[in-house]
Amino acid sequence: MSRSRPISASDPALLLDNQLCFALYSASLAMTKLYKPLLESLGLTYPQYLVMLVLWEQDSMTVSGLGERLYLDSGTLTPLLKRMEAADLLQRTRSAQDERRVVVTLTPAGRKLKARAAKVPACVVQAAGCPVSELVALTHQVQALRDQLGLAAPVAN
Amino acid sequence: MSRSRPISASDPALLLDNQLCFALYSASLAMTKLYKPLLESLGLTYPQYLVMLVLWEQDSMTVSGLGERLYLDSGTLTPLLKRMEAADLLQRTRSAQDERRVVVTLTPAGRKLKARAAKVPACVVQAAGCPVSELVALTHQVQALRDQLGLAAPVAN
DNA sequence: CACAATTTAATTGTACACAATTTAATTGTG
DNA sequence: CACAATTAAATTGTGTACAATTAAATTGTG
Repeated sequence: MSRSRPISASDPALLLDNQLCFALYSASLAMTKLYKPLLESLGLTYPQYLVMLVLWEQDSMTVSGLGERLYLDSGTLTPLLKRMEAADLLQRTRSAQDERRVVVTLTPAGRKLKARAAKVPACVVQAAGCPVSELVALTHQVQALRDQLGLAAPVAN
Repeated sequence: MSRSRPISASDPALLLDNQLCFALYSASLAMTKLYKPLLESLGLTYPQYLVMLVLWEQDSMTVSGLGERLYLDSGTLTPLLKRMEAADLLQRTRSAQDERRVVVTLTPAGRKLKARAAKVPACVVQAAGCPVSELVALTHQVQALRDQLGLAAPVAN
């Protein structure tokens, strides 16, 4: 009958450990910390790694295309992509058909990096220390929640 | 037999939508966007709201105490707490017993804010659009993952 | 008691996130 | 075709995150 935390007269709905938002927030930060040393050897930050995942799937995307996939806007992506361009991972070119659009394309170095990145996911699975089937199921649940929340608070863009 | 996404020759382990990390990352950002208008009326940002949740549970915590609870370090908390102090939500005082420690205490205005914040959780549950029991279960799963990841990548502090 | 090791916050510098605005290009309508 | 409305990126400004370092106080050991 012992408790690990001091008893509180607080409204249960306001207890930090009852917040799904905080569970997601802190788990996401923990993920970022886990990835950091793995990505450091690839010369990538965690959000940059996400951009690379998108481009390895489908090269030559517009900034807004990347934004839709990653749920990020140009205010976040523009400086991030400029840093990645400076690091010779990708190229940013204005589209000839529509001068408003900027097309992002992998450089040879950026494409080549995929082979080294292939070792990353296994490290993460190992750190999670549970069956892959559970991780897959959890991924689907969190994705479903994200999509549902997206309906309530639609992206501005 | 139709597919919503173009077929890719990509390693499945590197597909964006197979990444638990991205599910958590994007769900956490979606949560922040959901909270934003709810917290705006309280004069709080999302991380500031988390600090308030901790202090409403247990007032007068040190900076490192808050950091352990929220998995944040002084580099993040110090400027955040200074802004909250400027907004008259809390007070920062050096401990007399140990001059290294800074004790964070709610102001009357900070304590009073709890009543208005009490309406927030229900809005979030509604936006999630699923039974509370499911949200509770998901919260536990994500917390367990976070704790497991924390073992692999321990906090520096 | 001296003083090296440790602990606690704060500081510095880099990199996101995002709202709001701006700039430039394109589209839709009369 | 003119031109208002829309769209796409970039820019500006604020607020996190966090590694690395610094500064100050305390603790542990001889």
